[in-house]
Amino acid sequence: MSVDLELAPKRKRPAGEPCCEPVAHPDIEREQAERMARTAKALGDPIRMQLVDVLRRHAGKVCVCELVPLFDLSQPTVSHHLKVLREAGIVGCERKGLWAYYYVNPEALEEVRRWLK
Amino acid sequence: MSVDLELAPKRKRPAGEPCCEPVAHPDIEREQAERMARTAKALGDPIRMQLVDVLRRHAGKVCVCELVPLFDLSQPTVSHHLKVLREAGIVGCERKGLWAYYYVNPEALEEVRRWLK
DNA sequence: TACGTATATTGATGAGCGTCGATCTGGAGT
DNA sequence: ACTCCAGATCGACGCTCATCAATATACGTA
Repeated sequence: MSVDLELAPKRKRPAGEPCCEPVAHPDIEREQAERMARTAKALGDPIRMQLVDVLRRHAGKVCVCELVPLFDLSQPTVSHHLKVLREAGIVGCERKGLWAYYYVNPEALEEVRRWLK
Repeated sequence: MSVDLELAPKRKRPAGEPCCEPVAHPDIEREQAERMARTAKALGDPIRMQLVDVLRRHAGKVCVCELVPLFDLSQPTVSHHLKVLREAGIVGCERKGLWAYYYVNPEALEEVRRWLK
């Protein structure tokens, strides 16, 4: 667990030139990387990708009872995926009586969108 | 496993109106969703996000020996993350002597970028 | 009050992931 | 030949994930 600072191994490079010029940023935006990775991870499942896609196409808010039959999955599983998207801030929901209406939070995708240039 | 088509339960909606108008596309581009989800999943880890970010900033090709010290991780772990990115088609690599140079495959991110509008 | 209905939550199970130390591969220097 | 080094692969570990059936919650209707 301890590191030898003395007796450093002298780094003999095999050839004359170094392998490459040093990389620009030694350690870059870890926070931003974590935020964007969280978003990407939530989108990293085909079901969730399709859920977001449906919600984006459908400008308004969509009821869960319309979403469930689109997939060959149990209702609890769809509910679980919606929860993952909710916790990633990608979608929001609004309950009205018995029903729950979901919608996309466009700002949640903005950062990744911009990063992708 | 079998479904009753007779004796359908009559779907008494609690109120007069249905919960919402039917969703536009009954089942949309599953293939595209799977492709994009695979890309998003590969980006869904902060380390891999930073790796891609470094490679994108650095226009040329970057040697692994420059990448490893950027993270507080063992060399095998970094190598593993690079492999995940490689298998997702997000980065490519080119060996030259002892060293391996990695670079970003911009087309791999294109589809997701366009989908994010 | 009691019942049905739309979603959410729970608990279990099997598969997958991130990480490490150890080992393997193969090019370069002596 | 032998050694050193960069990088990849392997095997094992704990942890997380996707899924389901069963149950809970909470609202509407009679």
